[in-house]
This record gives sequence, C-alpha cells and structure tokens, in this order.
Amino acid sequence: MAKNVYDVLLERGFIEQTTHETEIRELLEKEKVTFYIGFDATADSLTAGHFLTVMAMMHMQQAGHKPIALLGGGTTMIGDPTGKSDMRTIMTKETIQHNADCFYKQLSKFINFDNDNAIIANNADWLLELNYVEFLREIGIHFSVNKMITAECYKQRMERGLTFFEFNYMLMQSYDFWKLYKLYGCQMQLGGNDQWSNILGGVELIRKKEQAPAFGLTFKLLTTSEGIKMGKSMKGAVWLDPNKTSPYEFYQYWRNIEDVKVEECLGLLTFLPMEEVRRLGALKDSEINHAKDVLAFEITKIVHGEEEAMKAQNASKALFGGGAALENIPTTTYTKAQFAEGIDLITMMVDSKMVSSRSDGRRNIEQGGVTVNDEKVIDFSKLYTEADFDNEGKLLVKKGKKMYHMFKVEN
RNA sequence: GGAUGGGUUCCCGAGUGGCCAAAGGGGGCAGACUGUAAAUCUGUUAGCGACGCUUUCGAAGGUUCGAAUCCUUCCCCAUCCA
Repeated sequence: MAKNVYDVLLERGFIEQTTHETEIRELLEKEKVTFYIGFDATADSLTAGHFLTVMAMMHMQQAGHKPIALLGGGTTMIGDPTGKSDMRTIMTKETIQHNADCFYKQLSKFINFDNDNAIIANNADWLLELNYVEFLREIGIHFSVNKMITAECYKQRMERGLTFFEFNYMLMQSYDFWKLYKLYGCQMQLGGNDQWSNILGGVELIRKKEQAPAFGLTFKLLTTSEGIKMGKSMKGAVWLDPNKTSPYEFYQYWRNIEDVKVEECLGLLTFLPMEEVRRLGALKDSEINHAKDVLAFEITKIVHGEEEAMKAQNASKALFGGGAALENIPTTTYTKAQFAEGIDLITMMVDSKMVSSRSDGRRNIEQGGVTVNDEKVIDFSKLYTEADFDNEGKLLVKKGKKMYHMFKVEN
C-alpha cells in the first residue's frame, strides 16, 4: 500500500477533527476498516455539499477500506431539525423511500457496492421498530444529560429553544453507529464537522457498551470566505442530478468560485495529484482562471462523466471566449406555431426560468441587463417572431454577465 | 397551568390609526470597474394588463371613511414560576 489514506485525507484538507489521531492512522495502515457515513434522505438528489463526503468515501474505498452508506430512512421520517427554521413538511414513507432510492443510485456512481466492497444500509430498518422503554434502558442509560447540554451542537440551540426531539437526535445517531458496529463490525464514523457531537456520542456508546474501540473523524465544511455554506446558488442547492442542475450550470458554479477557494476545492473535490493542486493554486491574477477551468472540468468529470464535462467546458468557452459553436448551453424550444403571433422577451425569460417573474424580467431589461444576440434590449414589449431567429432557428439571450440561454424554434 | 415579552417582506430587524409595498442592515439581482474572482461604488429587490391596480405584517373575526398598528378569540415562540 502506498500512502496511508489518513495522510492523504490530511494532505488534501479533509480532516477537521478526530477522536484518536494516532490510533486512527495506525488502524487505517494495518487493517481493512469498515466505516460509515450517514445521509438523510430529505431530497431526491445529493447536493454539492454531500459530494465532499462522497469524495472522502472514494478515497477510503480506493485505499481498500469498506464504506457503509447509511441512508436515513428512519431519521428522515421525523425530520432532522438541525439548522431548519421553518416547519418541516412531513414527508411520506413513499417520498422518503423514493429519495433513498435516488441517493443509492447516485452513490453507486461513485462507490462500488459490488461484491461486498461497500454496504448500503438504511436506519429505517432498526429505528422504526424501536421500543421506547427498551431503548431508554439499553441506550439512554449511557448518556449524561449534563454532558449533552454542554455539547457544542446544542449550545447555540439553548438560546433559541430546544425540543426534546432535537435533543434525542444524538441518541438516534449514536444508536445507528452501535447497530452498524454489531451488524457489520463498523469501527469508524465519518461526517461533516457539524456532526462532531453526534459522532462522539456513537463512539462513546460503543466504547461503553462493548468495551471496544470505535473512532470518529470529521471533515471541513465547504464554505465561502464569508463562512457561508458552499453548494448553494441563487437557484438553491447545487444538485448532483443532471436534471436538477444541468452539467453546464454545475460546471459554471465551480468555474465561478472565489480565488481564495480554488486550491482548497482542488484538493477536496478532484483527484489531481497534490503537486498539481499546489501549482494551480499558486497561480495569481488572471492566471488563476486556468486553475478554475481545471477545477470545474475535473469536478464535472467525476460527477457527470468526461463527455458531459467536455460539453460543459466547450459551452462555457464558446460563450465567454467567443467563437465556437454554441451548443450544450441551457435551451428552451418553441414550436413555430407558438411564434406565429410573436412572443415578447419577458414571456420567454419567464418560460425558461431566466427570471423569477414578469416584474423581475422587466426590471432586468429596464436596467440594461439583457441582450439578445449581443444587442442590448430596450423595448420590453417588442414581440419576437421567427424572423428574429437565425437560419438555424436560434436566438441567444443573455441576462447579466453570466447567464446565457438559447431559444430555438422548431416545427 | 400562571406571569411577562414576542410573531413584520428571502433573513435579521424598525414601525403602535392615514405621508406604509412598509426604515436600516444582510443576502439576491442589475449597472460601473475587472479576470466568468474578490473588494468598492450606483441602482434595484411582492405581483400584474405598471405614473394605475391587486395581494402582503402569525390565523380568523370586529371597530373605523381608513388597520401592520385599536378590540375579540385562537395558534405558535421565548423567559420566569409551577
């Protein structure tokens, strides 16, 4: 075995906290370790935020360790309240099952679940049938409330109010870890740094209940330089599902990352060798745009495949570099019949979701932010007809500096 | 269960009868400057058939020419007491 995964993860910038640094390093060196990461099935696609943990999983699997992807079918049933302000909509069993299926499908693209190389599990299998009193006697007895309220994850919550349910979340997650330990000999839990307290809970539970070693490790959370969680855009989350976030948009998201985050992202979200990462990260001024190209391409390649990554890159270069064919950018297609009487630009922008409302569209035009085929639009009431499209039946609309959309007329 | 203080637009947070589609900040969007970056400055930020109209200040009723503001009931949250 080449380099210890622990050192790889450390060098690439994944590791934030560990329960037992030296033991973990040694363990990963000597043995094939079974570890787990949990995913709550709150949506029908993974997000860019999940991707970081998936990358860590891939590194671990490549190093010969055995990942367990734990789907939160049970925890999602009630809804993880962490960081949520609104009333969470109660999700039906069917929705959760559907979400979990989607997660599994996506995870399979990154993690090899064949031949027992990795395990997929769902905590619905044990959480839903728990007996309350038994649970308290077996698990609850190991948790000190005094200790729990001092936990960092609850601290912020103490001021705003904490429900008994939220308070229990740690126990449920700890129980998951213990269950996976019993079922699969899982020795280690990884997760985002916000999971630290919950992970610690599990580690201690196993140590107390089984007198056996268990370990925990958390990853840095991807944030912007202002500390805001990355992976969100104005349209909401950046999804890994190409139907929810097109490869082009996905590519653009990373292409537009802040300068100061480029090196960090290259280390975490690509497999490029670290020498290359450091070289690219050291580029200055406009040179760093090259590093961003590489970053966007590499991530898109891992998530959507090389072909899609190429397409996204070409589209991006065509739009921002000029020349080249304008293919693979987001497109809305109309029929000739729809254009018989002409359609105004605002309608087109609303249809294509370039703007959120007609008012929004009008504002953008009034502020001089919209061009059609590189010409600034002044009159928002103008009706566009087939004559305005080029001979291929295309019309390129640009909103702001970066948002492009292609309109087509076909029969 | 009791007392007190609260629920305002994407978020935080002003506003206690008309001048309120609602100050200020954050975030978003657009313009300028740039490198598809950051910072900065400017504009904008409920919707629509747009110098006008419609819907919004926890919910439902009521008072009034007129309500985010006053009254009634209800729901929710925080703090203290039990």
